[in-house]
Amino acid sequence: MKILVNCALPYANGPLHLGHIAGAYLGADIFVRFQRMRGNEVLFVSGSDEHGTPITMRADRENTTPASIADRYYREHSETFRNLGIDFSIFSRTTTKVHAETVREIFLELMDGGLLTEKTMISPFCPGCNRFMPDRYITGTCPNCGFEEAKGDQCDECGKILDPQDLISPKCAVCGTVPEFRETKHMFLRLDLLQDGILKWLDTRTFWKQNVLTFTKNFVKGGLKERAITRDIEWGVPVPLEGYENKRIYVWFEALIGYISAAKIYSEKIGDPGYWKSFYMDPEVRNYYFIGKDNIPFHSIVWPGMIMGLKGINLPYEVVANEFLRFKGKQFSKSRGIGFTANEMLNLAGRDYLRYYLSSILPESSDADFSPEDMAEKVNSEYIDKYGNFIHRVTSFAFNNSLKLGKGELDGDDSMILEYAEKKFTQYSGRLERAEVKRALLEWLELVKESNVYFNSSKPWDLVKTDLNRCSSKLWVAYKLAQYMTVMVYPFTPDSAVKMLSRLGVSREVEKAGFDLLKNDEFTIPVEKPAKPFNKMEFEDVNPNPLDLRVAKIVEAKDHPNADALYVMKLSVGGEERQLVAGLKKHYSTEELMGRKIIIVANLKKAKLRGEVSEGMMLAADDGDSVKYLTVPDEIPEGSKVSIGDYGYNGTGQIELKTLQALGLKVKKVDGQFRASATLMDHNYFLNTGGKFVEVSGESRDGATIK
RNA sequence: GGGGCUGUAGCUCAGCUAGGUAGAGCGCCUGGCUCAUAACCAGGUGGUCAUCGGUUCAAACCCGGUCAGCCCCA
Repeated sequence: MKILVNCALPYANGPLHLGHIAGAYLGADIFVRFQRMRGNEVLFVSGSDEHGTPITMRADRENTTPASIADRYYREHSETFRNLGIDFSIFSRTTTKVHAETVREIFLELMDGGLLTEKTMISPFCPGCNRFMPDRYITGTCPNCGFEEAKGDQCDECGKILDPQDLISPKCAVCGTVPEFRETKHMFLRLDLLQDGILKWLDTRTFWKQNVLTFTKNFVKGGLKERAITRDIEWGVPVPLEGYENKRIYVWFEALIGYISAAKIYSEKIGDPGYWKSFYMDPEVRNYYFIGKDNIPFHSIVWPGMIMGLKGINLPYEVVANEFLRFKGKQFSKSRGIGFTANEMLNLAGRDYLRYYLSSILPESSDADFSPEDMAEKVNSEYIDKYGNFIHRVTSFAFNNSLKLGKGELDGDDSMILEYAEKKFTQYSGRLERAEVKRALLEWLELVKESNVYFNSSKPWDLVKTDLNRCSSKLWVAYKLAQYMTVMVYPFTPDSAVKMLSRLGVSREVEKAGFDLLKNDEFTIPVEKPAKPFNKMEFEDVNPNPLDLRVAKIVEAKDHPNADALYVMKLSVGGEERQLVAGLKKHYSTEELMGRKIIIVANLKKAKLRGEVSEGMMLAADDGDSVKYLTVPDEIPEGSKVSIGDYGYNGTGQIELKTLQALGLKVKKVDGQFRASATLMDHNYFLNTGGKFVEVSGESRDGATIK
């Protein structure tokens, strides 16, 4: 049987974090490995989504080209997937020739079918740059809240959705010129015409998971509107129409086609150019889309709508979307420094441990929470103690007693546990068939637990003295159970499963044999004393933040009796009072400092500066010309703890000045704000408290040092 | 303004889309075993299932209100 699995095209504009992995990729990979184990022929497709405005903006900001940004993340994502063992048939990209061609064909076919229409709209045009500008490139004053740096699509201050024309005194974010509003023609997809067909089709998707179905139906019932599929930009797939030479296809329309173009490229690579058709066009082939929940409408509405306008392409069989994975209750976010990227976590945890833990908490029915401590606990107590130890105790016992393993005669307990294993395998298969990865793993875990019970009550350590045949038989059953659990866990933790299988002396390869391997009855006992199969996880060192940063309020500031540049200040830090010496005399008057909220390093070793004790250090940005203290919004109470990204203070003792310096505290300019950042584990994170960033109390410079 | 999700033992969650006397894992306590990585096994401690009201012989589960947290859309 053939099975097609499409997996969301990650946007090539930033690293993949664990939320992405748990949202779509890991579940898809496990599902695919399971299907391959069953002997099915699977085409597993993904690729990077490389067009669109955010990539252009990032390129502008970093003074490079969109292509090089896309390139960087295409490579990084490919490597991340390789490191995670996410085993795509092909991981392509949307900047290939084949893709542009496929998009062109589909565009024209939809147009022939009357599903595209041309309309005129008004867009901001910058005379300075001599081009139409994406909405986000226009800034101005928000008509709603008066924020002066609102973007053309949305005000970041009050959250209101805007049209660039709404902005008061708009200007181009690139050159500062006042934009004109000009008429421009664009092509639109007539989703309105497709609405009824989509609803009808959705009614046949009764077996979809609740979360996807409910969301989709509500969305469609809200009414579908025609949607622009071209834009006035340069970075993107060309539009195959006269008069559209300076326009490109809108990324949302074109990226979806990336599945098919990727499959085409794969087909060419294996020397069978029509291969993809046998997956996308054969109505007998089940086709799945594994995506994150933010992507649902595109895959359950827009893409099916497009497919309805095409000849021969199958509608999705199922759209599988997980909820979000959070990190300690908060949304993973690279820019806000919350949570780990996949690569960071891989450095700390190892591929299979990470895969195991993510599988066990996969947000299949509701949001789930990732925490390193929980990961260590689950991996240690379930995967290593229960499963790993079972392998270890069985193989060690066989080795220690030089047993010859043979099926022999089975007693009631033996048959019962083997039947149980078969039953668990059936339930596990049923779960995975419906892409219920977390549930499948639970079935597996029950088998592991029951196997330990069996081994305990069999007491082979007694039998070895009284009845060697029976003992060998029991061990054979135990080996058989170990084989069940190992083969079953293969889709989840492939590397470890392969290793464990060789410990059992099973010579056939699991990838080739698939679930047929469960029928194997031949085991070989180890020739050397088995070493422990897994090392437990330790998570003591995972928090790299040695800074006890606190918000403090200046309650008194006066001249240092014995130094020209120093002030001696009294601070209130959450009820506690501290004295601190700071070299601010050249930059601030005592009046300017009184009552201010500042940030201090509370666990810096006490020092005497010219005779006055300083308990900690106040943080300030120095751009070479001026020094500005760091602060937080006034609603943050004094005494509040400040985190670096998501890392709170790890609570270990006082630090030296050089420890502080090693963290490379610097100012970073983001969206016009000067924020404080620090470097942990080679990554930059923003200082924040209660979700608010620590900012410089005035103008500074990107890259200015903080001390 | 509209929509969705969540609120169950100290912690993480399952059960809730076939309503019938509260479940699992971890932690903790006790006991057992010794093949095994302070491992495994058994027993125990522990919850007025956010709150109020309704339907029902019976509700964590169905319906409505309230509170708290989160997300999406306009």
